[in-house]
Order: sequence, then C-alpha cells, then structure tokens
Amino acid sequence: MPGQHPEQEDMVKGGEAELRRHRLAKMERFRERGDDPYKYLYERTHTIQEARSAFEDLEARTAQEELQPLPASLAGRIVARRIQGKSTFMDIRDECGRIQVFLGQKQVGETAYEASKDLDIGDFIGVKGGIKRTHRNEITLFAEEYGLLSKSLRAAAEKYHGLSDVETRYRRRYLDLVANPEVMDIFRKRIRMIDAMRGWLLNHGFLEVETPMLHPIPGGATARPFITHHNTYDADFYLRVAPELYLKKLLVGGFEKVFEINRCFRNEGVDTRHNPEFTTMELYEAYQDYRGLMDETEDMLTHVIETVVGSRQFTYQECELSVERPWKRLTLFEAIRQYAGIDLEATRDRDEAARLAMSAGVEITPDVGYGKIVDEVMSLKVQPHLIQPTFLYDYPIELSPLAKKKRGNDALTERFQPFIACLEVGNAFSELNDPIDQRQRFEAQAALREAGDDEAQYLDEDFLTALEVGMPPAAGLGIGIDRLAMLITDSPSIRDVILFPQLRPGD
RNA sequence: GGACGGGUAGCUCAGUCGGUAGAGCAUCGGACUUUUAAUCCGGUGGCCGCGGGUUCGAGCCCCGCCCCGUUCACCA
Repeated sequence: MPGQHPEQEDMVKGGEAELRRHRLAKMERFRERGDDPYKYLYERTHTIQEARSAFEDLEARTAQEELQPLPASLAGRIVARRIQGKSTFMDIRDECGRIQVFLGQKQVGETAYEASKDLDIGDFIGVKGGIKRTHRNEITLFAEEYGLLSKSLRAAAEKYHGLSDVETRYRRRYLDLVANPEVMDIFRKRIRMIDAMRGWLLNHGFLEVETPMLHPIPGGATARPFITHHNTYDADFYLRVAPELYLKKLLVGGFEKVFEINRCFRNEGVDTRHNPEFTTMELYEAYQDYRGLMDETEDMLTHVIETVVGSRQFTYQECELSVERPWKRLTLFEAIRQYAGIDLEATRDRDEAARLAMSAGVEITPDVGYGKIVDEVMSLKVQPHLIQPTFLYDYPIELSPLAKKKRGNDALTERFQPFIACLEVGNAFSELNDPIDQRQRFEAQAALREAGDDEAQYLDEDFLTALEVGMPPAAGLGIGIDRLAMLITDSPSIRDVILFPQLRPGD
C-alpha cells in the first residue's frame, strides 16, 4: 500500500504511487527555495464567507465607478485549478465558503508564478490581495502574494461526481467531508441540535454531569454489554449500556435536576438505526412525575427541532411532519386496540395474550412472556403508524424494571415513549425509588436471566443500597440523540449522522 | 445468521457470446493572460476483492471465503 514503503514504490509508474512521488518532489522544491511546505500559522483578515459578505456590503453602498478592490488575506484548501499559461484561476475553500483566486504572472512576479506550478489540488494556501469581480461576474481574490501553507501528498476525489463509495465515505470520513460539502452541513446540524438541547436544559435549571463509562455491573437498560478488562485491578468492566443508575445515585446524593449527554455501548446488531456506540441524553428531575415530564419532553423536543430546522414543520424521508403542540397521546394498550384491533389489556394470561397477538397476525414463539408479546405487537402493529409525534404511555411492568408502578394499577408502570416518523426517539418514566420494589424487580430479571435471557438486567446491590438511603420522587427521560439527528437532517441511516460509524475492522 | 444487490485505474463508471482490459475526471508533458466540470494535443496508470476449479483461453462460468449496502431475523 502506498505510504507504508514509499522507497519501494520508486519503480512503480503511474497511479497513486507516482502521484505521491510527484508531489513529494514538488514539496522538495519548495524546501529548496527556502519555503517550508508546512507553515506554522497564517494571519487571515477574513474567513471566506466574511470576505464575501464584506465585499457584497461594499458593493451595495459604493457607486460602481468608485468601487475599489477590498483588501483581504484568505486561507483555504485548493479545490480546483484552471491554468492558462501566464494566469491561473483557483478555487479555494475553507470551513464555510469557497472563493475564486486569480493568480497572474504580472501581479505576483515571474519567480512566484513559476513556483505556483508546484501547487496541487488539496494544498492549503494563504493568499493576500484585493477582492473584485471578474468580467464573468465572479467574486474573486486577485492575488498580490500567495504562500503554500500545507502540502497535500495524495489525490482528492473526482471533482464532478465526488466521492460516493459508501464504505470509503464511512471509513475515511475526512475524504467524504472534503469531497461532499453537504456532509459537513449534516454534522453542523447535529451539533446545533445538541447545543439547542443543552441550552434548553440549562435554561430549565438542569446541571450537566458526567458519570462512569466503565461499569462493574452493566445496568440501566436491557441490553448486551461490551466487556473490557482493567489490568491494575485485574477486574472486568462493562462499557455502559446506560448512565441511568449513576444519575439516580446523584438524586440520592441531593442533586435535583441533572442531565448527561454522552455515549452508550451495546453489543448488539448493527443496522440503519443501531450503531454499537451511540449518544443519549438522559435527564432526571426530582419531585416530578411522568405526566409533567411528558409536557417538558414535548416542550424540549419542539424547541430543539424549531431551533435547528427553523420551523415546526419538516420532512423526513418523504414524510411531512409537524411538531405543532399538543402531540398525540395514547396509552400503549389504546394504541394496540386502535392499530392491531385486539385488547391485550383485558388479559394478563400469557397464552391468551399470545393467542390474541397471533389473531392480529403477529408471530409469537412459545418462549416469550407476556411483556414481550405486548412489545412485539407494539413494534409490529403500532409503531409503523406513529408518524406524527406521538406519546405512548403506561407500559406493562414486565417491560420496565426501573419504572414506578402506575398509581391504581400494579400491572402497569408510569412510563412513556415519544415516537416521530415511526422512530422511537426516547424513553421516560416516573423513577422507581422504592428499594423493596426495586429488589423484587431485579429478582424477576435475575429469574429471566437464569431462564436464559442474556439481556435481562443484573441485580445491582450497590444501587439498591443507594435507594435505601433515600431517593426523592423523580422522573427521568432518555433521548436517542442519533435518531433525533436522523430526523432533523432527513438521514435514512444512523451512519449518516455519526462521524465515524463502526464498521467491521480491516482494510 | 438468511435473502438480494455490489466490489474493474486515485475517483465516477462501462465491459457484448468466454477470445489482447476501456471511458471521463484526476495525474504527467506540451500550447494558452479572464477561467469557473476551462479548452486543445500527447502520455503514464490495472492482483478486474481473495483463493480454488472448469476451459486451449476466465473480469465474465462453477465452488469457497472476505468486505460494503439494503432487507429480514435479532435487538432499544
């Protein structure tokens, strides 16, 4: 492979290796001219975007015949070059803009012009000169002097079709960002989305905290964990599947409103909606229940979407969506009655529930329990209908070992989930703070685990001890940041909103 | 894990019936002082994903494997 043993490539002609040799030679020539091909700094007067608007302002308030070139020093990467003998046009690009540069032999001098032939697409340069329009009306920086800031040794992607090979785009995202400027817009949107959410949280009195990534016992979600090892302690740790239990310990400690935006890791399947590591926002609020939190969730998500997309209406994969409040709210069982046409709430009997589910066309295997049946019907028969923002609430207790029982109904928990465009974007509940109840729930999970369910949650004595010290009544919410980013950026795959998505190692 | 689609030059892609591997862009050399997918002339560039097999002969057919995508399964 090129780069590993460049000295062995000397015999190779053409292709990438030869291109790299040419560029190394050009780099050497800069050195021979006493010009460091890798500078330490460059003082620019404007970003490209700033320079453009400064020039347009100037044009707007100056009479045509009095218009003078706007002096500027700009820096960027050469993305295109059109050489015509003694004059050269280049397009340079920085993070937010692109501008044409004119390099004339007469203007920069014969020596400097000659040296410019050793520039390549991909090089970073700094250019000082005046901005004016060409005869073809293109805003252009006319160079008085220029300098190489950083030499590129490898070829860029094709200039017209860009880079479209999905694997290369994901594995070498920097090439994707260079070749496809719209990709950067997606990630800027994701960043603004997180900023907007953090802003909302801080405005509402939440404190941002950080809790461990390495857990001695994985907890807070039903999921298979990654295992790692600590050498000094000679102990195994699990990459966290959720920060939930630690955040609740902070409520025990006296924090009242906390949140964390950070990574979780789940050792499970990979597809368009799942990446092994993903980002969640989890918040916990003392003296609040799931009803109040539903209102807050609606407020927060609406605020975030409105801030980033600039409207309460937006499109996701051909789907017209509106986050206009209030959002639809249905209990899970109402939704099942409505969309699956069966009443699973009427029975608590596993076999009866299985029979009903089958009658609605949902395949049920003998090993799944009541909770799982409800879950199955929900995801197959209900979720595909939840296009406009909808809250489902009141989930069976079997599915929610960390949620408080519903007042007046021991079979249910006070839990809700927001759905948008059929995507589950969050999960929330009145937090279970009764240590006796919590112990029983853990024991039920442990029994499932004994029975072979390797996703059932572990009994966490440490957490139970904390609850026994006393946790205030509270509500908690988790939001899948990546999925929300998919919605906001109209991306069909989670990999499009993760800078470096996880692929099989190799190449 | 199953099904389907894909992997050919640095990039984007063609490749007929099994008969000497192609184009555009990029790159290199030449011409060119207002181009913007610059133009014109000439050149370099290939482990056709990897390994077997069939055949006089395989990019193409057969078998196995690897990687990517979609989807189903699994799963928050």
